Amino acid sequence: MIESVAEEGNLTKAVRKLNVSPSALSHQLKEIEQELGVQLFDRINKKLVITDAGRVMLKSAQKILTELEVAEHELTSLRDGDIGELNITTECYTCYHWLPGVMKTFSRQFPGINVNIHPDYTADPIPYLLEGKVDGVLTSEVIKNNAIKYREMFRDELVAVVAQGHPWEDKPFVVAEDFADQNVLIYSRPLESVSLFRQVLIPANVTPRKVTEILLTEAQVEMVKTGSYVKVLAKWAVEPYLKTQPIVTVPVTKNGLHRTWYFAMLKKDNTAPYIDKFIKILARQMKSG
Amino acid sequence: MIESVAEEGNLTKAVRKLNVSPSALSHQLKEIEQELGVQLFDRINKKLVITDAGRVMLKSAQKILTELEVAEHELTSLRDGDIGELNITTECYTCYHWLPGVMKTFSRQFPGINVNIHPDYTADPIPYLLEGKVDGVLTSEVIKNNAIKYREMFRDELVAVVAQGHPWEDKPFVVAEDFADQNVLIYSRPLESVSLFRQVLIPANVTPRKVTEILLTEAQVEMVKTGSYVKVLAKWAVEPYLKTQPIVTVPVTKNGLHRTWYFAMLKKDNTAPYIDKFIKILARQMKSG
DNA sequence: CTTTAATAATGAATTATATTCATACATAAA
DNA sequence: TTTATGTATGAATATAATTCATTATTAAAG
Repeated sequence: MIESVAEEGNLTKAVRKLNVSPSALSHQLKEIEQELGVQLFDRINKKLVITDAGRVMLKSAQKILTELEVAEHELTSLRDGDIGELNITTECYTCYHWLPGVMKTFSRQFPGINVNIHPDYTADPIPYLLEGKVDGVLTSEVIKNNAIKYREMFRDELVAVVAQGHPWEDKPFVVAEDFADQNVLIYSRPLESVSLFRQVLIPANVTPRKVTEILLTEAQVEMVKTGSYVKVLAKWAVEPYLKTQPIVTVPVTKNGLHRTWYFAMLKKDNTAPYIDKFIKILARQMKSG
Repeated sequence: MIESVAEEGNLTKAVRKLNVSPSALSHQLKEIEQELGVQLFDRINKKLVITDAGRVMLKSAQKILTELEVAEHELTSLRDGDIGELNITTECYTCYHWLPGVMKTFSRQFPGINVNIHPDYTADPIPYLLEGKVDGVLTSEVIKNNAIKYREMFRDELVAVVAQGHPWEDKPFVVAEDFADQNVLIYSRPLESVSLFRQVLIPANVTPRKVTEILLTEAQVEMVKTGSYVKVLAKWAVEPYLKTQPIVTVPVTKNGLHRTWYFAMLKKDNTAPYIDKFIKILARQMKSG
């Protein structure tokens, strides 16, 4: 209203843009002037001439009006999926495997959506989901929570990696008890988050001689090559090293140690459509690769 | 409301700051979400978790809220006279005379008030007053308008300036008819705005041989010195030249040509108090100097 | 100088909007 | 399973905004 009156210098003209009666405008103006304790317009004969105070409010009003327009536009883009954020968390060692391919396909379809991977939330992702800090978690561990739904994505096999000449080399498979006298490498604690422990060693009540945390796969391979360490790793993660390094793989347990990956997200009905698309691309990629 | 809910993540807590019932907040939230067509908060169990859309609105809301606080503060300062603008218009040849002294006194009392002199509006100052572009006009011409009041400030005398040896040199005074065969210098047209013409020549229906516009007093003095031009000037404006230049002054008409200066401003009751102070300082300065 | 037309201001009536109240519903905690 | 706490909802109420009808003011027209 202030903007219109300032522009037109005149109540009756200002009214045309605003679709209200001159009376409404007059009342409003009077009220805001009383509330602020200053006159926004001087009444010079039949004209409304803006005062210094009026200019302050006008400048402010214009800023606010444009800010609202900008926000509204941003909101529309967001709603229509033209722009957006997709925040995912997963173990970073796995995501390097699939991320580039998925990103390529995804960003071609949703160029305005910004995908962020948060590798550090994996240990206990549920709070992050509940606080809205991530939209999804790619995890192999299912923790019950009635606000979260899990969607099965794909399965992979974990195999033991040992140096050539290691006692395990010619075994058809190893069992929990075989780990009792070994130095075992893992990415990080807690042990419950490591599939080998959760699915094999803890149920069998076996504790390895030593457990060492090493974050980099390359470094783990180097330590395995010394013959003093063993590592249980996803099959696809060892593959690149098998041809060039003196290491071999041995299945874990008779039927192999398999791991199922899930995509966890909030049970809500307003999830962005592109999240679903992202999941589909990811699932397809994992099955084909 | 959005800000409070986002901060607290919780309706019932947000309510405390806002002094409304949870119900009111819930209704408002629902309404704005319907209006915008997006959810601003996800309802995760008993928590309200902000969405991307919510974050857009929140950012916008925060900008607007701080903008309003800034504007309100500025307005208060303006109302209390801590800051402000004072826009004056007058003939620039006169203002150099009094402006420095008045400014010194004034700005000591009102350090936050910014004084602006607009020399170019003098010719027809009334529209500028009516449009609020200036707060006051220092003028010697009174133009009737029922929205404007004039306040008498001071009087000065205009004298004719001629070269030593000019035919007028020994006259006790000159009259309108004496100008008929002279080249007269003025600052600028229209002639009606020149006191000599308005008060003497036009009433007597006398037209000088030639009228020449020269904006600088120094240049006018140089031309007067040639003996071929006469100039009618405020006594105080010639004074600095009298001792060093071969020129003399002659009164105009038997009783002298006197000019009254007025300070014109809008008839309104919310004029800033410092304007009154400015006028008083100016009036005192002119009487004493 | 008077009349007319246009504009703003005002109070009461009306309409629209916001809030509360009384509940219902959902869920985490006990 | 019960209880406590938080959100949602519809109806009732309270508040705020707008219009309507009228008055006052003044520039423009006669």
